[in-house]
Amino acid sequence: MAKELAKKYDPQGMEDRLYKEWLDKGYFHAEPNPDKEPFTIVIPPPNITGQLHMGHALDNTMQDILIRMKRMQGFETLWQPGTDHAAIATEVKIVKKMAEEGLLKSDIGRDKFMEKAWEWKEEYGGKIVGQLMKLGASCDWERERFTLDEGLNHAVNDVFEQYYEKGYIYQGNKIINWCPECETTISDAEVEHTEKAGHFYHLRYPLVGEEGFVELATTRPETMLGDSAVAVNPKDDRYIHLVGKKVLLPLVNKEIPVVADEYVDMEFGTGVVKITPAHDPNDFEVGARHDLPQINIMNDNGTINELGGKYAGMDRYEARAEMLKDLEEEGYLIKVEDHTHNVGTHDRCKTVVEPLIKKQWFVRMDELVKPAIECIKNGEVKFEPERYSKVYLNWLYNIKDWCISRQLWWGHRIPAYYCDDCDEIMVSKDGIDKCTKCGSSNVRQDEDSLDTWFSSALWPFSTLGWPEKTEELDYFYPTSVLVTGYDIIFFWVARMIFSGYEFTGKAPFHTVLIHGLIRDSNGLKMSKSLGNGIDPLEVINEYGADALRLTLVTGNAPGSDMRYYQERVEKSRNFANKIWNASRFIMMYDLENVPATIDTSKLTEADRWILSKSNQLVKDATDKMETYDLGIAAAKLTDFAWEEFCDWYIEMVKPRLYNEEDDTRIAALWTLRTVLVNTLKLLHPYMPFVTEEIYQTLLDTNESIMVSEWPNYNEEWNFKEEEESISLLKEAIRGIRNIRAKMNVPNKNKAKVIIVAADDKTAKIFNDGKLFLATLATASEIVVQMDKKGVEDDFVSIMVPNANLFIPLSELVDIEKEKARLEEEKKKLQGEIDRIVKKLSNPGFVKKAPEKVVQGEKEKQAKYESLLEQVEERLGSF
RNA sequence: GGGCGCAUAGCUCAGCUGGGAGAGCACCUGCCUUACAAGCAGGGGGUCACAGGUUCGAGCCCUGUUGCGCCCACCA
Repeated sequence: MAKELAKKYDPQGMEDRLYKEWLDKGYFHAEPNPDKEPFTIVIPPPNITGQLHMGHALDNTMQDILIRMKRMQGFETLWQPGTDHAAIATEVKIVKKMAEEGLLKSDIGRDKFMEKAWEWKEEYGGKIVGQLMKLGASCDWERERFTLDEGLNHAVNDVFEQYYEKGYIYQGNKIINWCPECETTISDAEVEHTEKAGHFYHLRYPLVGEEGFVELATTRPETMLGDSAVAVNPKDDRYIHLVGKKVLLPLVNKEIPVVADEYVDMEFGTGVVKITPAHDPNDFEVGARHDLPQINIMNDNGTINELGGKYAGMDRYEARAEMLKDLEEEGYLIKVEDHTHNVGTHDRCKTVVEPLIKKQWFVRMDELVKPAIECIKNGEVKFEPERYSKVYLNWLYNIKDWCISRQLWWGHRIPAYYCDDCDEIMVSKDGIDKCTKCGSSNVRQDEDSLDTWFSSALWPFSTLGWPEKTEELDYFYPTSVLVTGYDIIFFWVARMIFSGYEFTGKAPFHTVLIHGLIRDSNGLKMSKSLGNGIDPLEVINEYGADALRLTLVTGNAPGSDMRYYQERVEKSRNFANKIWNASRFIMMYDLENVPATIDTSKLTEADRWILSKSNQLVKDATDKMETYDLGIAAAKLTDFAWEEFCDWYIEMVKPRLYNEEDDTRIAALWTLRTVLVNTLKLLHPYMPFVTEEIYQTLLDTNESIMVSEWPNYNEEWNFKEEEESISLLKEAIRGIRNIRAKMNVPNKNKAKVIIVAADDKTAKIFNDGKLFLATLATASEIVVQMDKKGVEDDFVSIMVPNANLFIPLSELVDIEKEKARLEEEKKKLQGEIDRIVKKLSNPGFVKKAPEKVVQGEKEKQAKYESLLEQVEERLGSF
């Protein structure tokens, strides 16, 4: 008993059922297979705390499209999934949850905290995996990894040790970005610069031992507690005489020197700068040049420390306010100006970052960056769209050493050890319990953990077993394409590339496919705080994953942001519904009697036309998909399926299907099925669920479309002549419908005879198409003849190349109006002809334009002239 | 300060290597035609931001202008 499609297209239920089937059959699983070529994508590991959002939905849909296409093309296809521990993002959530239970990190200690964290991970982590499944992601879940699992931890320690031994990792007392809220360092990449309205405070610092003062301006007056100099430009005549002298630091009552440094911009502010080496990156440099003391005035939580005198213990902003009050009272505050400036904030918590000096671990970038730059230049790695390689390169050109240590517990603990007896510092991937220098067992591990991106940087090879030499690594690495958003190029893509070169000697992938952000319908970024985010799961529940997937990858240029409109999802759902119903229609007939293959000579013109179109589509869509133009490919597919196949071909074929005696009926059914199957296959990467459901039902099989063979372009299904014939018939049909619509011909008056007067060759085309012509043009009869016998003045006429069509509409046609319409038509044609003649009489055009273009113009001219002739003849006949 | 992107129909956007502009939504007209009203047929609507240039030919290439947007950057 053949399967049946449900009457109504209803993605709910169907999608989950099919996904489970795919899982059960192990279609997603990949194994090293010497008989096949590998195709690998590593998933950008979502944060375990994460909820699937539209960005994930887009990112993973794109990956799934590529993966599913390649799988069907016969590649051994691995989509490597996994999740990211996401250090700080997760720790913040765990801490928050603990706080609800009245617990603090410090209360329970590191080990207990980690226990809790893992419990938390077991409970909440992995939720997102289920959500990816709802989307249809064909990941190899048997290979799922986690950045903190044992193997990956091993890889991280190994990398740390290797970097350390090469001297790429070092510990340094440098100025870093400190988040007083999270109480940890963060890397430069995590600092988000935002324009903020602030103030420019003009202060006077009195000269020591003489009358007068210098005036300077600052945006952060509280840092004056840590001032160790004021600086002027050595070329600045206004101040040069002060260099070497001292000024009195107000409030602190300390004498600090005036130094000369090129760094000072004479044009900006007063030309005098207070120097706070411990709290400003530039001042740090100036301080180093002039050997100034570094005075750290701040505690980890952003309060002023004991060096701050009466301000000690105050929050930095509280201290600022208090100090300004005091400065004003004591006459040191000259004026306050409004001033908007860029303030560094922590991208996670938006707290204003405090630059300060701390001993941290860094990765030296100068050497590592070289192959990562070179690979773009020599084409080993390509960005798609290409312009993003500039963004990438620009970042690498200006890169500074990477601060990797974090004052967090949830993460990879730094494999560095200190001997409390001899102060030896040791790094070991295997752990250390005795000092390698003095033998003391008084060793302790560094308390800090690593930046979460340190482990994600290794993701393309650590997930495949590195540093072990696994079969997987050997076969699936380097991976093929990396798909991600442009917002993550610095954090992740760049770091994967240099890590790949450093540890495997190869680029981790050859292509980086970049996409944009999904914005709301007003063009705003979807965000929790704005509450404008749309939950993909709700959309999936309402419209189906197929509809969401198709929507997300169509209608925008690669790499650019897109706005989300629910109406577009509706449209996609409607498309799924369209395919569903077309398939139901085809399945109403006795497909079991249709042979698998058929000689194309048995096909009608219409059959060959759609087969030829479908064949061309195979080529076009595949080309576009392979060059990552997923949106264009999708548009071609949906246009073909909806317009050519459903609106034209199925309608053309109906009379043949209705007539059981028709001897081309089998050919029609064969063509319907063949074209539908090919279309379903091409659509499958975009809409895996509907296409699967229809495919299995249509072919009455349990074989999955996802492991069926990708359609190939077939040289023998290339029917140019039929394409032209059908295109002529379509033009005629459109002409008839158009004219009747314009004349408001009621339905009951439509079914009239249509007389076609055509030349020999064209007459044949019309004769061959008679059957569907009558249906599509709503005619009672089509009479094809060489002359205009029987045509009266009150017939309305439609001209197509080499044929005139006449419809008797006596009761509706006002002959004068019909003449006017034809005159109008004549004018239009004449205009076209004039344009072409002008073009063709331009010697430059004829000489320099490609032959094909010139020929095209000539053909158009001939066509229009012939049409004009027909119109004139008709006009002359009245 | 540097870099990048965008300006095309009322709205949101496509438009691949230059050869007379498309889609969806919206709007108008007519249809419950036995696959589908989540549909069918037809229609109106665009100096492709502006100014130059290259070319036989420019929405597309070059230069400049204007207006938005994004990224990077230590101007206190």
